[in-house]
Amino acid sequence: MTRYAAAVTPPSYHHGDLRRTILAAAVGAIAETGPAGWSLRELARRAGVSHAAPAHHFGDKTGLLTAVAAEGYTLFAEALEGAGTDLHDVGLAYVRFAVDHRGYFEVMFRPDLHRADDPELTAARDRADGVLMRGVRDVRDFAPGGPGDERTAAIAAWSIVHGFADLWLSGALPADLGGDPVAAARPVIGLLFTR
Amino acid sequence: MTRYAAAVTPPSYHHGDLRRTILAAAVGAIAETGPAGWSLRELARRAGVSHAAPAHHFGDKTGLLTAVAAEGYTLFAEALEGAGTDLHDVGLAYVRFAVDHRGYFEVMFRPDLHRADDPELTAARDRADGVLMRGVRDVRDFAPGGPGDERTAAIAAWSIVHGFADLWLSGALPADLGGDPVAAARPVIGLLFTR
DNA sequence: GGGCAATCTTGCCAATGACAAGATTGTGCT
DNA sequence: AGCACAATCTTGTCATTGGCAAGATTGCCC
Repeated sequence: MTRYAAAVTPPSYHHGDLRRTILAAAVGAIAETGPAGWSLRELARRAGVSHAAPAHHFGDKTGLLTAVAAEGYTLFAEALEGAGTDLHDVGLAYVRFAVDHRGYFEVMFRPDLHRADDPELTAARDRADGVLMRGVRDVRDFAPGGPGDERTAAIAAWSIVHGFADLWLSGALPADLGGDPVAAARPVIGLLFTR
Repeated sequence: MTRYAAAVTPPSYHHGDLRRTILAAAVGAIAETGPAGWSLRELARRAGVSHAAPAHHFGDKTGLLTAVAAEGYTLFAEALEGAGTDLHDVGLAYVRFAVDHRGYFEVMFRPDLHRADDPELTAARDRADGVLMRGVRDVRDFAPGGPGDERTAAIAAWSIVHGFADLWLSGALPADLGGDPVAAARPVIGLLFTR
């Protein structure tokens, strides 16, 4: 006969969409205060359920973060695929995703936070990796010396966009770059391509 | 009349070098299990002191991480300065530092873990930033269009080495790159310079 | 409509970070 | 030498947390 605190929907024993609610709350919390700035119990309170409810869907905290990373890689692959075939555009989409979906991005590249061998996660990650590598292969300018240079070029492109995104998110870049990270990244990434 | 567990030195009420001991233990723990894979009490136990002893030197956990970041930026500036004036070498020193001093590096670029406005920290960070920017200015190839392009080039160089280091540390890069990250980074970074 | 699995709850425990108050020791001043 | 005082470290305590166990409630399928 206990009542629930949040109650957008009428109170019932079964939440209905707890897994998604907790997942979304986690992503939001990570984006705001980092991967360590919240607690499982806090998310449960915010969702209007008991402190042990999330455990049924995710096991433990690492399980929740694994689910965040897996969904993150799926959205990531979709975002990169949607950017077209031009590597420059894919790179900008990379930066855009990191900034717009910070809550996912901050977990995806941190194997100490999630279970990196999770099947669902590895599948989504392999898909995203495939988009990245395919994008590079489509640019011939990058392979002057054979297949070995092709991978070097892929890693260079990956590094520069990943580095820019990470530096932007950490606030390390100069403030006068403006408020639009994608616009700021454009000439930076361009430096890798123009010769 | 209590005795101490660790006791490399004969037990005494005053540890003698607790601040340094805890700091070093924290850096080691972060390198091994990440910024969240340990506890203040665990470090205190390992140092052979009571659970509240570290608080006197660092205040709270954030204070300890702030000290780690500050010392990290100091070592970082020294490492970059020691690499000479060639931007390529500075970039490799950047990667080398990230890998060799992972415990520092993982905290330095994570403002949600430390107090980014700490005076000692900002001073050390400004010094490291100065080395980076100075290194870029010394390379004229990067400024074909005026002072604006110079900063773009600096950010590009910074992004590619930072991105490579972060991807390497996260284990995201292909395994067949070999075990030496600096050697693997050399041709990647080189792609930014050769035209 | 009855069994059954999924979902969620309450209750509990050890560990943690933070704080308060007290004990011990080194240091400087007279 | 002796004494006040500050620095350092300890014990004790508390709220919060993650995780586990056991039980309650509900939806679903035969």
